Amino acid sequence: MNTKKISLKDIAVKAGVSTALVSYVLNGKEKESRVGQEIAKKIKEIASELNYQPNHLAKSLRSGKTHTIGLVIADISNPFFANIARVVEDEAKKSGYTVIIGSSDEKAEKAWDLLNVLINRQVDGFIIVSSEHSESHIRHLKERNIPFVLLDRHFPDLQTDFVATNNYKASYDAGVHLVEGGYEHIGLIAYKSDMYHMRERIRGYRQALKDHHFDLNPNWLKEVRFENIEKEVKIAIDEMISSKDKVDSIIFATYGLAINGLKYINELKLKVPSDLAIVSFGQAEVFDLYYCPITYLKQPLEMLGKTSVELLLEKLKNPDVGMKQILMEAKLIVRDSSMARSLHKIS
Amino acid sequence: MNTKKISLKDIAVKAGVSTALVSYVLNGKEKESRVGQEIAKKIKEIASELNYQPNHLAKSLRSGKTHTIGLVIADISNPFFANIARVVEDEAKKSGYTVIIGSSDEKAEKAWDLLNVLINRQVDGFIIVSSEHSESHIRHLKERNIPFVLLDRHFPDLQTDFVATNNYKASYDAGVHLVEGGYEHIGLIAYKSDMYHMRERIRGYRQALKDHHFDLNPNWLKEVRFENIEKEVKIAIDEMISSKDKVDSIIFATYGLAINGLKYINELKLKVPSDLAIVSFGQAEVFDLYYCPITYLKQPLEMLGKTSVELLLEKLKNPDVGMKQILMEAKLIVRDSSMARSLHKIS
DNA sequence: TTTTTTTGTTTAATCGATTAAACTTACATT
DNA sequence: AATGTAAGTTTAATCGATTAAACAAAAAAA
Repeated sequence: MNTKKISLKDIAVKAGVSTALVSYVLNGKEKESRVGQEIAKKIKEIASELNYQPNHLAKSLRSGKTHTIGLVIADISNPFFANIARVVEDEAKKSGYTVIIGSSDEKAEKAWDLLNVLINRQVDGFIIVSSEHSESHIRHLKERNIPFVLLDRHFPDLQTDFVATNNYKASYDAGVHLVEGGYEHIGLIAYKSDMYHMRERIRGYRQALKDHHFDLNPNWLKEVRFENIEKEVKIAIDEMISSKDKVDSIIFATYGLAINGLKYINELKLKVPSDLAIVSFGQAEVFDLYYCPITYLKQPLEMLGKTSVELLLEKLKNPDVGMKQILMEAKLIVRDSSMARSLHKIS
Repeated sequence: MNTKKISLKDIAVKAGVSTALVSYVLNGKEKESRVGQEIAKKIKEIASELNYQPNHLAKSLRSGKTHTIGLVIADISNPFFANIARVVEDEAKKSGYTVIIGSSDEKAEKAWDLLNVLINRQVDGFIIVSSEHSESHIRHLKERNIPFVLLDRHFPDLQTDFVATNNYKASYDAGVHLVEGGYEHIGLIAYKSDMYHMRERIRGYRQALKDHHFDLNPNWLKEVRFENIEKEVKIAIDEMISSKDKVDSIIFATYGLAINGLKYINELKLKVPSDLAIVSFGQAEVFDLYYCPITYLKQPLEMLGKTSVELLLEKLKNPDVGMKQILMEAKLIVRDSSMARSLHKIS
């Protein structure tokens, strides 16, 4: 079983020339390097006959470019990130880039470890969905001149390239939508986090209520910890529906919060939307299949992924290109879960 | 901004020794190579002072090992594969391996391209969820002595390592469960495919009916094409419920089929389980959140992923280790969607 | 004192590909 | 005939790390 890989040298020997010629020919530099016609032809023939495949490691070591990009996300088993990852993979492949994906579990330390592993593997650049408390790490990348683009989340105090959703606007839209549907006690369940994207979602919600002259009942805004999501979502909902000013609708600030929330709402046998209207961030099959299809904010996943790759590749090609900061709009997909109150069936 | 990477040579120069010594010390070979005590200490200090990070490319080129494994799956945005990918990533990381994931979209040609890209990038081995018509490619890998483990799907005619679910048994269990629940017209919607795992799911279903002396009504077994899943699932369901021997229950052979099927069942306003009982392969949040929680076959994702990594790494360490073929059992998680007929509420 | 052994360190080849520079011929120009 | 130019090819350094082999100096054995 001939298992040895074919190298440039093997071809060179077989053709009776030096490896230099082979390299020139196989890289299409026959013209500039004035390689003889017949010899070029011969080399090509031998190469395809032996099914030569260049060794990327050697190429990369020499060139300093691996044509690999690192994608750091929170968790590949979360559909939001899985979808993004797929888009990034496809888009990168179009330009001959390979993607290495790593999950950080929203932990700054894990993310940092990941970045370092990937840096040692000489990835050319990063697309990063950053975690809380990782601002200093991002700053560090910047100082080291390692090319990266932040995706979905960014740090307002840090001048970096990024591609993200306009979370303020999205959340504002959700709030206004519920107000216009006649809901008056609108709650928001978000993560307890200093991350800008989360603060923006909260800010949008607040502004929507303010603009419609609603009081900001502090009991309607719940922030739960990622690490203890299951329990704390339950507590949040319990508190929201048990006070005298109980909510008639809830906005979930992420897909994960919605899943947990809906499970509990099912347990409580609350009916959507008559007992509780729902709007959620994220998109997923669950929202279609729920007995009462869920109104959600559809983020422009394809565009987010695609654009982040484009930005990064542009930066890799020309490191001095200006900084780009791109905000995209989410789209509110209205379904029955936030049906206008006037349309509720009287039970 | 000093952006240059630190190399062995930089340390050597600073310490006033050759690169060989530095290499020995930093690889813990000071003893075997009898490096002087003080010089060893000095080298270590300088290395950590300069925050030296070895260049993996160079290491790999020299050693012929990249500590990278390629994971070829159908689609990372499918939760089944996303979950597997996560397990594989974590398990590989424990042993210092990095995973490169690629999606084949169930297309043999895409999978083949992927394999070749990854081979050129010198991955040490593969974990592969193979596609239809890719048997020849797998055979080719085998002939080239490229280490791999098949995951979730395998080819009975091909002697290879694999880790998979006992699909026959899983499907059989699902069938028996419905029979015992008093269902008499049990349908199966599967993919039209020659893949062994799919044939096994069909065989299990058939055997379950046979063993309980049911006729195999050909109208109850539908095979739909992956490329046209949405339409053909609808047609399949239409046909199954419109004949005079209409089905009272359906087994979906994959998660994707179930999603499409349930959407249509909702459209038709059929009630689960009174109009139609449901059992599905796969696991996902949807099944919990559906108004009538769905009975499903829970595949041992963690074990599948973990074991496939273990097998592969074992093979990488010792290429002459014997072939391993591992079948794991799926577990039927019973929920309301397949409630015994005797318990249905009379409407 | 001479020889052998031990200890400590350097040299140089290697992995596979790239590429500037050097080197041969052959051909053209004066 | 002498010189210049173009065409075609090879040499050798390089990327960064590893490691067998060579080497030198000091210590031990004869």
